[in-house]
Amino acid sequence: MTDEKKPPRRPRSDGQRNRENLLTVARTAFTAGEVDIALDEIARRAGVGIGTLYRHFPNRDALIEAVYRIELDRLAEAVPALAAQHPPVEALRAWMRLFVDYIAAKQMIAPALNGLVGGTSALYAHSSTVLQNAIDQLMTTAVASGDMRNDVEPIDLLRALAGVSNYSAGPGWENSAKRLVDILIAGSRTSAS
Amino acid sequence: MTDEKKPPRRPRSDGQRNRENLLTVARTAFTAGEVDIALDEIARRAGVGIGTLYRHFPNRDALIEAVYRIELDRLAEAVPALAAQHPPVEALRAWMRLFVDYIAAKQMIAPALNGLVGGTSALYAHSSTVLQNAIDQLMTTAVASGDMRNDVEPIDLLRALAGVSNYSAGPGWENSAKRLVDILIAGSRTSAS
DNA sequence: TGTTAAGCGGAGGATTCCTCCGCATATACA
DNA sequence: TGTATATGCGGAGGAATCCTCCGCTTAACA
Repeated sequence: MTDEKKPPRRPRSDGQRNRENLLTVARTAFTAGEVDIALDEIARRAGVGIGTLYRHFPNRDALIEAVYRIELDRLAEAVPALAAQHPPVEALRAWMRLFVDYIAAKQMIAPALNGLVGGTSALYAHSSTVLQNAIDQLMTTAVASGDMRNDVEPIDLLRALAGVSNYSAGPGWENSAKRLVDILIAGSRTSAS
Repeated sequence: MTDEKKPPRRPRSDGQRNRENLLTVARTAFTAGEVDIALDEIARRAGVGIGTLYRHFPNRDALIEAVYRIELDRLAEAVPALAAQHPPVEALRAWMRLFVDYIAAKQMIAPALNGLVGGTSALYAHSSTVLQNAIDQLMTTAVASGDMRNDVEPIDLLRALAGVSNYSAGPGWENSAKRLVDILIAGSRTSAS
């Protein structure tokens, strides 16, 4: 009963192509600041029917999640390298800065951030878990090294960062977020800094 | 040309009553978790027509802002007492905790928080300014006393707190927010703590 | 009590989300 | 290559929501 049955047919090429188009159009639109773009409009720009969009992505959140999923996986993959190159606390700092950079570069939009770090929505479960594992790992190492307190919830740090980035209004928000990284790190250290 | 002309007629009593009803219904709904309640439904529960709702509050954000305005003013008014009773850093800490308490007690909803601390929307300008003045004042005092660094943007701290509170999902979010307050304070102190 | 401006209220236009299902075609196999 | 069929396409349209518009009602004032 595990995974028997027929060898499934290879996915249709037009289906994959349409999916790619939709993702590209959506990513472009989000990056351009068109956060509230109608899904019909995305379908139109991608040259597919609205039904096709909804088959691939059953609702708006699913599309958003898919747009950012690849980027977030990449963010998580950066952990080992950082851990190897820096002492624990600096690795954590570097990764948090990377998180801010990604938000800035990809114009990650508020619903995505909230889904990722607020996380009741099952849709964001994958990316949310990936992110949490990443920072948990870095934090655990830093705690073990004795540099960080052990009563800090890593996810709180992410939420705080997402908080500053939400509605990244003023031109200085990125610097603001970088400063916050330092504050959060400093505030999480053991007394024997 | 300043404010001459006729003595304006006293506002109609039914108008004020309707406005109050709408605010009460909206606040009750928000507190009960009905964040996405339709405006038509709010008007229905308040026993007024939809047109009446829209005359008093031209859009959803305006209604939300009005619901929380009074509470936020009260939050700002707490500053002098706190400043008188505590040393600078502790006054700041106490106020930040109060901020978290308010968010929890009033079930302050995400759009309100984002409007308040993200603040491009002109609608939230009043409350946003009130909040910023409050924390600016506390922070300035703490910096002057030599306990806090002077390169910390007070608004960043608020945003961080709002971030954890956004989508206050898990049952522990309030403790989480309280812990974050301590982290932020600790991270903002001068080296000579 | 009469005048009048302030306020009421709901029909309905506009927008967006999402579903449904008949039609088209890429894939697999002979 | 030809055929069978599952997979995918696409858009009409129902439902929900936002917001506007304007004729009717009524509270305030003299």
